[in-house]
Amino acid sequence: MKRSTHYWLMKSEPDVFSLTELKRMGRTLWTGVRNYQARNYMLGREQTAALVDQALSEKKKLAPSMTSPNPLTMERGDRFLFYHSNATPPACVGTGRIENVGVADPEQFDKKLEGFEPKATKQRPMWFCAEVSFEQEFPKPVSLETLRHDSEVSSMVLLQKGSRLSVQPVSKKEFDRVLQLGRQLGPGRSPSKEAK
DNA sequence: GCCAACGTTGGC
DNA sequence: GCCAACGTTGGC
Repeated sequence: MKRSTHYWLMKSEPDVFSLTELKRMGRTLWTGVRNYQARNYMLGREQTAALVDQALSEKKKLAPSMTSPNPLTMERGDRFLFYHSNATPPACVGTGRIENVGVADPEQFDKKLEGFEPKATKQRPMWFCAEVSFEQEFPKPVSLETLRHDSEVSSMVLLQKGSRLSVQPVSKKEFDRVLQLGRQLGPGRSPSKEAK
């Protein structure tokens, strides 16, 4: 049976990696995530199963969310909201598609990079990422403040107090609502101001 | 296994 | 720059 599409929100600081860059590149690895919960969402089913097997054989502990019968994790074809954090204003600026999951993050092997992880080896990577592609840029970015005032998306993980996960699940309803907000052109926006 | 200290995230 | 909230580390 085919799994249905899942929806996500992925944060990036535009100074580091922006939607504009993804648009230009078309496709890229979402590297640099160094939080286990966020990583686990990017593992995909196969890599999740592999890590669970590994932990079992070594009698190591794992997050309960990984060993559940059906762990929530990305698959190819899922879609995500691209969120600019530490931006002015912080906002959802467009969408992308998940192209691949459970890819070892190459930055963990490079001493010169910030994402370097001395404990990781090629045989046993610690950090994994998804490969993503550009889908669309919103005509009107949906700011954090707009989301805070929209009753239809009040359950978003992004809006919960203390939440700072950089990769997080979003319901279809929330995803669709953000698209609706992002695609409508604001009032008084003349074509002459549209230029980029 | 506890928990204090420290580091990071990210809005404001 | 400030700081609340969270995650990780490491001594014990």
